[in-house]
Amino acid sequence: MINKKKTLLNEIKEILKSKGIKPSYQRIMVYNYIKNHINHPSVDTIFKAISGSIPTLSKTTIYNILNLFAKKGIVDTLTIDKNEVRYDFIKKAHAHFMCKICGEIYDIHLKSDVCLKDFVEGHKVEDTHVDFKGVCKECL
Amino acid sequence: MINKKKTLLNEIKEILKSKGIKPSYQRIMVYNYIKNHINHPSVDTIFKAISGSIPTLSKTTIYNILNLFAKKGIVDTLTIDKNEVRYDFIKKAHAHFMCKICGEIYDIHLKSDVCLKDFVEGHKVEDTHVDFKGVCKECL
DNA sequence: TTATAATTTGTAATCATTTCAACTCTATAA
DNA sequence: TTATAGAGTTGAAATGATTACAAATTATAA
Repeated sequence: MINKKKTLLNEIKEILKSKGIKPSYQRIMVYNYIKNHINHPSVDTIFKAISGSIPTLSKTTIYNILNLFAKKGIVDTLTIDKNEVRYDFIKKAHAHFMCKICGEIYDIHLKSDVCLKDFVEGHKVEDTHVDFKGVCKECL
Repeated sequence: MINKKKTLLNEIKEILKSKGIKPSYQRIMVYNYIKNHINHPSVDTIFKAISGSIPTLSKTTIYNILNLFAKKGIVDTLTIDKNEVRYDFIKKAHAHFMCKICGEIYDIHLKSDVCLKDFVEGHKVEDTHVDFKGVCKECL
């Protein structure tokens, strides 16, 4: 069990190094959290979740790390919620659905030509976001 | 000229009434502005633009009016820019492109099945946003 | 006209995010 | 081993968009 965890952390260490990121303990913990929590956490959510394991943790550190990860292409920055930025571990292109009632954000696996465009009307596309809002199936 | 302007304002007055909105002078001016400025203005932009004609205007009033217009389906609330909300006069469904360099937001006229969905994976869709980010043709 | 409700206004509060300077940690060189 | 430099972290303070709220103004109805 202990060995398993050690292996996991070493794996993350290697991934971060391969992306040109020095693998500090805080960065490894944030990476591990967002990799395993696909519910589009906010900075505050991540902070509360891992500050138990790192008593001295500062929220500024979470901001720093996520801004770094976004720049390095590890996380996607979702602006679907106007109150706070949400982060999404980048796997492959997918859309999002946000419930107006409960605020939950769901992944939507949709195949569409929209996500494949390199240029639209002369502008060079780097990121594509497809956001749906409405009432989720739980709240219906 | 004066008559023409008067006619325009009366037209807007009728539109607002038909949507169940009492047509105050401030509301008419905001409506007139967003109808004619398709560059996705922020609250601050709208405020600066029309405060010349209404010396006593408060920025809170712009917030109130835009929140009301959004609720009544007159404007679309764009969260593509994480720094501030942008507003878009609702005509017909279209996508947006935001330039990472200059911050400009362009309308993208794209025909896609994505915009026509009433339900996705069991969730009831009320709004659909397709947002592209990258480098615009001016900055390329 | 007077009373009542709706709207606007300005100030203050809220809250996510950024700035910044001090502190800590780690790695490397002497 | 110790000193030093650089990177990373921390917490307090600043920023800035948005909202809350209560007072002032305007419109509406009796």
